[in-house]
Amino acid sequence: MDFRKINNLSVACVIFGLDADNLNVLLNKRTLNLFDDNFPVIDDWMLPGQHVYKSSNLEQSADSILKNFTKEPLTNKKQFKTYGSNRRVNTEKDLLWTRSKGVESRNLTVVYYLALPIETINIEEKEDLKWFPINKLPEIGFDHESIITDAYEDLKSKIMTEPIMFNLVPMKFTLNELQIAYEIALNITLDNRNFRKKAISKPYIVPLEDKKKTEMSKKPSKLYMFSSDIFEKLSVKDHIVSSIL
Amino acid sequence: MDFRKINNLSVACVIFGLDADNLNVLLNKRTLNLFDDNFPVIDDWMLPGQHVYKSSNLEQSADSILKNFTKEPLTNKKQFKTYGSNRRVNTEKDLLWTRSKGVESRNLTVVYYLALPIETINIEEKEDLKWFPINKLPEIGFDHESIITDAYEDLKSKIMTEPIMFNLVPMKFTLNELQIAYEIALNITLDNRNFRKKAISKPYIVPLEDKKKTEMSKKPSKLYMFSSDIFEKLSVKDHIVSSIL
DNA sequence: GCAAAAGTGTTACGTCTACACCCATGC
DNA sequence: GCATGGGTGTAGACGTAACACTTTTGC
Repeated sequence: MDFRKINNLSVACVIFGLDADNLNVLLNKRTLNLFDDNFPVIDDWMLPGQHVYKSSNLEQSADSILKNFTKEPLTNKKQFKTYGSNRRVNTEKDLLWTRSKGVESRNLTVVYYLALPIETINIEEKEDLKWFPINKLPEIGFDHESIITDAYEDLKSKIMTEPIMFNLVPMKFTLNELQIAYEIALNITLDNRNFRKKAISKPYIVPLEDKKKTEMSKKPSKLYMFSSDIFEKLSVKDHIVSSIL
Repeated sequence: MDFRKINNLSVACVIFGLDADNLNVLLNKRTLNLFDDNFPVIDDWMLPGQHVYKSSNLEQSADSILKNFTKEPLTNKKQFKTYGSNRRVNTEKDLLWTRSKGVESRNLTVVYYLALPIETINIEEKEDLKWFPINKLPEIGFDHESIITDAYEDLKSKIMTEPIMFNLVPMKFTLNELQIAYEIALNITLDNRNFRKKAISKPYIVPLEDKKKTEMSKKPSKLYMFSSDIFEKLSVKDHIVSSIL
């Protein structure tokens, strides 16, 4: 293995995490102390990312970012865009940072994103690693805020055409959990009865045998899971229901 | 301007051109003569592309590829994926070629694609620059054949959710031309009456005043154009008619 | 007047929307 | 027995699919 970095090439991940109220993004703290440890020159947030090693490819780099946070196997990451403007790094802070890290300021970033339910994935928040609701982001360095915006738009449009909602929900889910996931992720409201009818009619949303999930003081609800096998077997016609024309 | 190349970074374009019978891809010849000019060691095809200059960004590089072929302003190119596996260049031919060009074999290629009607765009075919029907591709070097396949899949799925069909058709088009464009690009057949009804019902497909297009010995047909202004003003709900759920 | 492509309507069927109440459970 | 969230059906509007003949033109 050749662990020298390719100096002008990095990979970053937009990690979307759904909780009961919000769609969140996982961010790393970016701090730089120059003169006084109590007054950092830079103190904001950025996407988790790293430079690519000479002997690894893009997917491997993205995977290793994710492995820093959790031991769970994280899957279904999507490469969505590469940022390579020659003006990407242009604020004083950004230039300071790249100089202090010894990387080139003309830097290509290949961005992946990933969507998952916060509750089932074990990511430990720390001082320098936190979830932020997508509509309450903190101050963010580089062009990462617009990357997040782009990725969110892409996520929303993929939700309409690909079965990625099932990544945002635990493997076994109730129909109401699925509905709420749609509502939060797309920022819409849905009619419960119509939603259930539509979901139940999909062959790839399979009811689980007599298993129910009990909480306190209410009717236990039926669990379902998504079958990608069944989904894949359907024709394209069943997937894409209507075209833009 | 700094015209030194970034040695590990290239941009390539999949240029889709629609004619009366086929969806085509524009390819460049790849030849290398080592011993005998009449028997090239490499003699196959590749995507038009080039390395990125230190002072230009990705979009500019993609534009300059296109400017090699035509003076028409080409628009609506989309960045769709970046290829950066460390095993991308691994056949003997590919290694020969990169060595002969003095570029690194660990190379990142940012791929754009573009869809346009062949008839209205002025690209002159030469010995080393030709259109090939997407289902009759010649021998292709590097991983460019799978790039073309990926791009075509992406194009087809975007046709369902974005108004890019209107790029594949002249600015003023008849409904039958539009229908045939859909049929060729998606490799489907459509019912003419239903297609017309649906198209006419879209506010962004606007009939042009009394203008008709005459050819020989047949009824002249009405022309339409696509209004992106009207399209943009519609709500997202009008665009995406149905979700995967 | 004929060849060639443009253009047009109706019916049956399925899907989507809107909407309000009963059910099962744990305390 | 009550609070909490789970679960259900129907009617009208809308969109889609299937299908064959008439119109306009240039020669």
